[in-house]
Amino acid sequence: MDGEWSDGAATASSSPTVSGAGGEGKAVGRRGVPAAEDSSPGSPPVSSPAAAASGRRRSANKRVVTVPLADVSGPRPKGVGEGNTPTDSWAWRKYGQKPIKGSPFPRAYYRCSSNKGCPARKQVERDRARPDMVIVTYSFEHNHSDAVPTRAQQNRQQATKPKQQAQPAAPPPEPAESLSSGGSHDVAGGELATEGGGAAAVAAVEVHDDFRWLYDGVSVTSSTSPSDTDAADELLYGTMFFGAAVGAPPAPPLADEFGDVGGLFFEGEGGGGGEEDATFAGLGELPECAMVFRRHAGDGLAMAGGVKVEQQPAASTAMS
DNA sequence: CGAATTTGACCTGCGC
DNA sequence: GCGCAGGTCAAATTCG
Repeated sequence: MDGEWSDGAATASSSPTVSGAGGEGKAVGRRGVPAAEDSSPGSPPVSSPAAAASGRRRSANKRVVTVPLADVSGPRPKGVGEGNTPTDSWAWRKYGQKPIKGSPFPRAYYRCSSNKGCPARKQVERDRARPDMVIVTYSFEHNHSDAVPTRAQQNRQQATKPKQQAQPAAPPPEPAESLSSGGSHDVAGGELATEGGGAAAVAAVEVHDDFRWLYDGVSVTSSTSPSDTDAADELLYGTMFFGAAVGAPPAPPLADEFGDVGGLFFEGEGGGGGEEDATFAGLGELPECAMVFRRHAGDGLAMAGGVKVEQQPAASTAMS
């Protein structure tokens, strides 16, 4: 499966790309029913390897999101959600990591831990072509409408990024609540507007952790000082708002806004602080946007925040 | 104490 | 039919 990623990567080079389904070169196996497949992450049954195996393999609905990782870099305190990769408001639990052929970077597999039985899965891989880009593949949708971070998660997040919360610009200390109250993001509800600046911000911040392993794989320049992270956070928040504020402000065409920003970012990828903003925005938003778009657009193609959302009719059709 | 993360092994699926 | 690669599960360990 080099081609598939390559393809995505190539596209991503210029801008974050979100492709729906089709991420896998091999393609969808027989499994098209996520719900059934997942015997639920937390569920006990399914112990038999065979059974489990029978249920695994490529999923039908896949959304590939390519985001710049450049800004994500930063000092990550130990214990931080190394595996926790909630690029979105959901809680993700890492259940595996594997080296990919042809790619110097490993791929991490995450499952939604916000809700037991949630089939939502996510794969995070660093773009071999562009180390500064991260490819996030989302599979299946969440069963729950809202993100329900576990206590541990909240704790982790707080502990991990205490500064971010302390930041004046930092948004709400309680992302989860914000989400709920804002009702924003509820991708499941179909309203993703993402308003939740807080949620978005959180997501962005989390992204850092998420990519921690990615950085690790490569020689990460942990030279980034804490302050850097803070700055990044601020940027993130700003961007997040900007991108996520779809419902709050005048709400301009999301695509437009993002497109503009995205272009800036990517164009100035080697530049200075500006790019950071963009990058962060993309990181935090992409994933969510992808999901949202997918829902909103249904099966069409959408572009958000400089992120291209490409949906391939593949799986859904095939499976049925 | 509980939850999450990490690593290894196994199985399935696809391609040749 | 065989081999390769990817994907998932399970157990152990560590951190909050």
